[in-house]
Amino acid sequence: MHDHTPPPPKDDPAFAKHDHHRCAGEGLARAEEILAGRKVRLTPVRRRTLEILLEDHRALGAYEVLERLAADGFGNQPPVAYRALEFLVDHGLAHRVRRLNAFTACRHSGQDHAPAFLICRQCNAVAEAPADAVRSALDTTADKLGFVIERSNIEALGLCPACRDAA
Amino acid sequence: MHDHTPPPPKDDPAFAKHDHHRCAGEGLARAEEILAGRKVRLTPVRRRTLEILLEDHRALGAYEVLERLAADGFGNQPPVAYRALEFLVDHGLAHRVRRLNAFTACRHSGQDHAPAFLICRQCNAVAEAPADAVRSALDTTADKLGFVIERSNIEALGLCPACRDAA
DNA sequence: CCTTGACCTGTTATGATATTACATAGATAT
DNA sequence: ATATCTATGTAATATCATAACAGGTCAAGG
Repeated sequence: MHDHTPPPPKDDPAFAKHDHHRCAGEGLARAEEILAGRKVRLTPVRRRTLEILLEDHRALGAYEVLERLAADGFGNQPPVAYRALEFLVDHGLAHRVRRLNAFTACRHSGQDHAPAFLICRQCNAVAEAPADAVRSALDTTADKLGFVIERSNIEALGLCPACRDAA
Repeated sequence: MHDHTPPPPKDDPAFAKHDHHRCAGEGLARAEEILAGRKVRLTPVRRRTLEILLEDHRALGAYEVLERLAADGFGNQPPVAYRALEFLVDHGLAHRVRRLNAFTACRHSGQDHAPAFLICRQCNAVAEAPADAVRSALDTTADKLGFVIERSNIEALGLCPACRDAA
């Protein structure tokens, strides 16, 4: 792509300041909770992958994640990252942001979630907005056509509050 | 990817039968109308690219479009296709379906449009659903966070009526 | 007319993203 | 303990996308 190592966004979860260490820790705890019920394992690679995503309030490309995994002694071939990321996405612990070809930790796991991503074209911040209303409008639309939605991706590009003010 | 030459979907614009020849012709006419106002040209490559997208009620990859363009005597290097496609997208004559890394002709050009794509995971049909309601819900959501939306991508994966019935 | 500049097209080369296929190792269940 | 299922590692390759530059077309103004 072209914007490969963007500056880390100032703030982000909904573009407001927050206690980051706490929100990362909670993410992991919630993940274990969620997976406990299902017959799947949060293996070391998977766990570490989630940690990596949680450490950063931005969307990371698969190869970026891979580098970090390799640095930690895991394999250094693409499937290592893609598989772990796919696992996390399948279990609702992470989301794929298609516009950026990137992945981000889910900030509302556990809750029934239909996320919408708000991507700032200026600072690259990515906010996961609660999108229940959006999703339900989408369901209604699909319903009229007899289409059954299984998964959805809702993404918007624009300006976050900080960048809009700066402009 | 993995599903590179899918069988053409049975029906599609909203998954219902329709007079295709007519809908393709209208697409072109509408394009010329729209561009007339702006100071841009619908050059041969661009026009042919739009035709190619209109011919098919599915999303085509850039390389797929490129092959057809090359067969018609245009250049056969990726930028040829990407540039024409980007032009069409910028002017609202086509849309990019990110989930499929593909492009599709806009079926509602001219109208103020915020499309939502319903993608059948079985037969690969892609319907462009009117999503004004969805878009307005999204605007409301973004507004609460002070985020200004400039472009949006709304895509859903699931089963179209035909495939659901077949299952 | 004929030059200038904007824009379009073509091509080479390369970069970035993602998957297939297969081999090995670890966990689970009987 | 052994069969089985799942997960990991690696090599090779497929797929998608862009940068950079050269040459061509066309309309506007001198």
